[in-house]
Amino acid sequence: MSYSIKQVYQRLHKHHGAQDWWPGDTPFEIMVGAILTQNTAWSNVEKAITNLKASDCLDAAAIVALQHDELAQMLRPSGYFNIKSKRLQAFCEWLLAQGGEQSVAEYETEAMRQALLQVYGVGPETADDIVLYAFHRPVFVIDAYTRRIFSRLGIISGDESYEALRGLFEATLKGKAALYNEYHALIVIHGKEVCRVKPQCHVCALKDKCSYISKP
DNA sequence: ACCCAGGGTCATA
DNA sequence: TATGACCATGGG
Repeated sequence: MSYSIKQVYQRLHKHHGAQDWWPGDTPFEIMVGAILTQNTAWSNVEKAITNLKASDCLDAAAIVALQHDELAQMLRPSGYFNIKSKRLQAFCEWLLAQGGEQSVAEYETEAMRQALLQVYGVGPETADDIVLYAFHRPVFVIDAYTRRIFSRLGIISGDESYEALRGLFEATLKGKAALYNEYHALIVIHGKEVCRVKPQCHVCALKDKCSYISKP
């Protein structure tokens, strides 16, 4: 007998505590982080954001004004720096064209997602990171950890579409933004601290023996 | 020395 | 629509 989606949340929260995500002081920093962390360890993203801050460039207008190569060098530690330089500038161009964060905040949630998905370099997960963590809207973010954990728990097959999984989690939890915020954060923290660092973690592999999830 | 990270785009069939 | 190549640094 495996745990339900709700029960997994209870256990993650009990063992890891409140995460109070996303790391970042401002909505804009959160959005930048969402793009830079694509398929990249967060520790590397922090170095790139530090570079941007040091050059006083953590600002849409400043980023757009930079030369591509100049920005790429600041993003270097976060990997894929040429592509991310292009993506980050495309995103900042879009943000400025929208009229800034305040204007984006006027979108209804689904319209906001769709608008973000049109931006070069912004896919479903990045869009939902922004919608949830920068704008506090109730969308459940699906990432590789989510697929890994819940497929190993036997709750999903793992090859469902992004939208199918988002629909499943949102329909099951019927939660508010604060719950989705916390749950996704817990999944990532658990994935980082347990699933990868401790390969013997049994949330994923041996369910009933995981010291973080399965023991009461 | 190898593996893979809090993905997304693009070309090809 | 469904795969595969590609992007690239840094920590384990």
